[in-house]
Order: sequence, then structure tokens, then C-alpha cells
Amino acid sequence: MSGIIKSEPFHIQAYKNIQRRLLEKEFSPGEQLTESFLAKKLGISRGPIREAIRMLLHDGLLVQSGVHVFVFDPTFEDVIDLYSCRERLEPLGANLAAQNITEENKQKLKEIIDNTESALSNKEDNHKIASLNTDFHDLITQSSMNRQLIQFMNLIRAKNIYMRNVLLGDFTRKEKFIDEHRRIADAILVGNKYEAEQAMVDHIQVDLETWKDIYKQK
Amino acid sequence: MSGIIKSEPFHIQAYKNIQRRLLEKEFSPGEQLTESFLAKKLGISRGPIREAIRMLLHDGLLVQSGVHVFVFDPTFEDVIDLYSCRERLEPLGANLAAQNITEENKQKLKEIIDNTESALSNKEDNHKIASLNTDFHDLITQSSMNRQLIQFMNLIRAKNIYMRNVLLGDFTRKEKFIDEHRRIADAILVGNKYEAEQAMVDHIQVDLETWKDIYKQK
DNA sequence: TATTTTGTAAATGTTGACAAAATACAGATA
DNA sequence: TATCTGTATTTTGTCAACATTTACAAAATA
Repeated sequence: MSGIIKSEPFHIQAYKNIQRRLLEKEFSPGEQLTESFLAKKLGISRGPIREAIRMLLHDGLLVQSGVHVFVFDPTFEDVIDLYSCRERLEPLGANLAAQNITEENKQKLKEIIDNTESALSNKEDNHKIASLNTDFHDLITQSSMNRQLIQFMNLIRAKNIYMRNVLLGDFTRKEKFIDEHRRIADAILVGNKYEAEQAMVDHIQVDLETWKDIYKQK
Repeated sequence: MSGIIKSEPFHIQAYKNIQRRLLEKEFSPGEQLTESFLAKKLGISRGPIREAIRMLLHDGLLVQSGVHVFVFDPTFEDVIDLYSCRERLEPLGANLAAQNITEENKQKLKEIIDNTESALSNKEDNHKIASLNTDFHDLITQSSMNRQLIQFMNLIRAKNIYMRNVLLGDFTRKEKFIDEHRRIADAILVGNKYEAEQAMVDHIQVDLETWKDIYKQK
């Protein structure tokens, strides 16, 4: 019959578990993480932990110095580096999405925009709004149908979320971005790749400016 | 004192070893690779092999289907996907290199151009010329001083070399590219970031056209 | 004959034990 | 005081044994 849920292997569980703890700042940036410490904390052996650590090193959420592994301690320069890449890649995603998006994803895109607007007007919590924001960007990347780009954007997104949590904390902007999102979505929905790309460039640049503003006043 | 060479851990050795065998097409695209097969072949246990496999999965040289791992079997669509990303990222590298390159790297850049010219006029072997080509692109990326970009370009380069070996074999172009390289280098050396970026865009587009030509006639 | 069950081989998943290496620290020496 | 050096401790590196999963073939059953 059905319904038999195959549990994930431990190294995948460990990867997600540690990633979540990192995003929730349960570990301090710069802190050393040892295999045995994590193994004991998650109640499994060091083998799967090693694999999870290797994955998080690849994601850039952990960094290696010699043989030891530490929690990534981002600087504002790291934000600039990441956004330089993001500013090139994500507009490519918007461009391709305008050409390749499926009808199903068009529907989803409209829903995300609508849900975001109502969440904003209902003043729902930051977590909900941040989640919708992520969904918006993720859907566009997925709609590009470029597997290489999707892989790169996954790396960028994880690191971006982490750096935002570490460097900005709960500070965030809530009002302006919906207009920018709608401009991007409209362009994609009518298949205007140039406008979609430019709208995404503008959106990312505004986002980085907001980073700078918040970072300055801290 | 000096000269004490610390041998690398097995999983790093295994990573490089398997990567080399993949680039040399010792394994066929689409072939399944098992941990025990590789462990026996390299004469080490499965543990380090597992880690090496995970790294090669991240590089995209191996792919996972269910629990099993196979040698990446690239299509021309994969080339397009990769070049779409490369066309955005590597020109960014040239742009940044024009602003941030050190005097030391300027010297190296000139040397690479000179060596390439003499290698071409002496009709040296393809391997030597391909190596100088890689050095040229790598040096520019390094000179961007953007660590995130360097990481992405490392992924792009490995996959690019692999796909070239698999899909094009020994076919390559030898004459034209030195002029394009010199145009890029000149712009970087005088700090003209716009010209450096555009020259790199043009270079990559010509490269992709060459791919298409060679691929068509096969 | 069709279907289900059982058996078997091959692959990955997981662990704990031990080896090797790096690190921290105390005490000796200049 | 500063530095060297040996030692204890911690951490990563490596392995081999065992467990689990999967796919497929063979056998039993309806």
C-alpha cells in the first residue's frame, strides 16, 4: 500500500538540523564546531556528521581553517561580494523565467504576490513575510529552467539568509519591496525578458542599499 | 627549516585522483561508480571515498540518482546552461580585476600572454596551450579579489573542462583566441573596467559559437 | 498463468575502535 | 622575559565490521 515514509539518511538529517541551528544563530559566528560535539548533540556517530559538515562548508555557512571548522563570521565585505554575484545571476534568472515559465508557475507567481499583499496589509509577522519573499525569488529561479543557475542561486540564497540573520538581525524593510516584486512579476508574466531582468537588477540594488542603511545605523 | 611535506588526507587525494580520471575520460559518462569499486581501485577504505564522491557531486562531475552515483553525462543543453552563467560571472571578474589587480598579478598576466604567443607560434602541443588558456582565465578571476566569485568560477571551470573533453574531445581552436585574450588583458592592465568586461563577454560568446560549430560537424 | 512471497546479492548507511595529527600547556633553559 | 621542548589532551583521519535498503530472481501459491 502507500504511506510508508522512508526516513532520510542521517547525514541529510544532520545537514538540515545543523543548517537550521546556524540560521537560528544557535551557534555563534566564529565558534569552533567539532565533530564529536555535534555528534553528541544530535545523538549520532561522527560519520554522518562529517558529511553534513562538508556540505555546510560547500554552502559557505561553515569555514575551514587548517583542519578545524568554524561557524562563518561574515563581514560586510562578504555581503558586497555575494551581492555582486547575485546582481549578475538573479537577473539572468528573471530573464530566462520570462521566456520559459510554465502556466502552473505563472499561477503560483500570482498567488505569491497576492498572499504577500494581504500579509503586509494584515501586518502579519516578519517570519511569514520573509518566507513569502523567499518563495518569490525561488519560484523565479526555478522557472528559469537553467539547472546550473538554480544550483548557484541555492548557494546564494542560503548564504544571504544567514548573513541577514547575523548582520541585520530582525531589522528588515516591509513596505517598498512589494511594488518592486510586482514590477518583476508583471514583466515575467507578459514575457518581457528585458524589463524582467532590469526590474530584478533594480530590486537587488535597492535591497543592497537597504543593507547599507541598516548596517550604518547599527 | 623547511621542506617537510605534509601528505594530504586520503579524501583530498581521492578527490583529486578521481577528478583527474574523470577529466581524462577514464570513466565513461553515465557509468555507475560504487564506493567499493573506487575504494579498491585507489587502495583505501570507503570512508574517504565517500567524502570525495560528495565533493565531486558538488562539482557536478558526478550526479546522484536515488542512492546511486553516476558519471556526469553532459548534453549540449548543459553547455548552454553553464555558458549562460559563465557569460554573467566571468565578465564581472574581468570588471573587478581591472579595478583590483595587484602589480604582481599584472606581471603574471603579461607573462601568460607572452608565453601563449610563443607557444602558438612554436606550434606546441594542445595540452600546453590549453593549460595557458586556463591560467589566463584563472588569474583574472583571482585578481577580482571577490571570494564568492572565485568559488563560483572554480565550479564553472571544472565543469567546463570536463564537458569540453567529453563533448568535443581534442577538437579545439588555436588561432583566434590570443587576440581576444590580449584585448581583455590590455583593458585590465590600464584599469578600464567597462572595456575589460565587454571584451570578456565577446570572448565567451565567440567561445560558445565555436562549441556550436564543432558540435554541429560531429 | 498470474500474483505474491521469499531469498539472495550488491549497494549504501552507520558505528565504534584505533591511529595520526594538531594543539595546549607546563616546566626547563637561555 | 622569552623561547624552546616534551607531554598530555583534544581533534581529525581511517578502517573494518555490521546494519539496512534495494533490486531482482526464484519459488510458492492462488
